[in-house]
Amino acid sequence: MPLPRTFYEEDAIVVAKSLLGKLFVHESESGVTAGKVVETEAYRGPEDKAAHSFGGRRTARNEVMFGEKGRAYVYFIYGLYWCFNVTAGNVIGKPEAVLIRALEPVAGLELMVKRRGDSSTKNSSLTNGPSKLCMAMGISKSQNKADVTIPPLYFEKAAPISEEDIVTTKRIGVEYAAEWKDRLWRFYIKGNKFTSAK
DNA sequence: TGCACGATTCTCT
DNA sequence: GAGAATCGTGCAA
Repeated sequence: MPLPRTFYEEDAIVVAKSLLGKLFVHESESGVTAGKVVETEAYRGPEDKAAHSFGGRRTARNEVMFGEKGRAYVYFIYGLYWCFNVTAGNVIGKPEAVLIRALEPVAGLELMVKRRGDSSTKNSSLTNGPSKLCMAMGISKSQNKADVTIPPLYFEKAAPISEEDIVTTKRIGVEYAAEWKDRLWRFYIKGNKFTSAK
């Protein structure tokens, strides 16, 4: 059972923590891939300078964050990579999102390796980064705005991770965000080998 | 119309 | 630990 839309209609920080341990599934034409969510980050616009929606800035790219919760926000970065987010928030029209930073591969390993490219792709480095997991899961612009409460792209229900197994820390790659860079809005599962390196 | 830059990753050193 | 790859996007002009 995919998680219902109400799951995403909470504060982005709550959703980010709740998503840990859930199964992220993509039923693509070339096969099914799935991974357990082991690392997330919350982005809370418009007050969060690290978010694309800072200041309530609404553009063609981030428009999906202003709409329904539980939709995919996929964006292109550095001219090479994709990052996958889920829109969230307890206020309709408030642009918040949760960035999925790392997965633990569960299904479709062979396909993941194939998508990531043949060379030096070990299990532990297959999906331990926001752009790596997009490659492994076959996510790109065509998945932008997809409804993640229904197949083919969705989060599967799973038992919640206990509070003591969740590590809370600073976000990554947002050094430019002044006072917001130190916000403890990154969450990962304690001791999991598949979280991103940094 | 032009231009600077990024919620990253990989490859050296 | 540093630097390159690489281009869509956002904003100034």
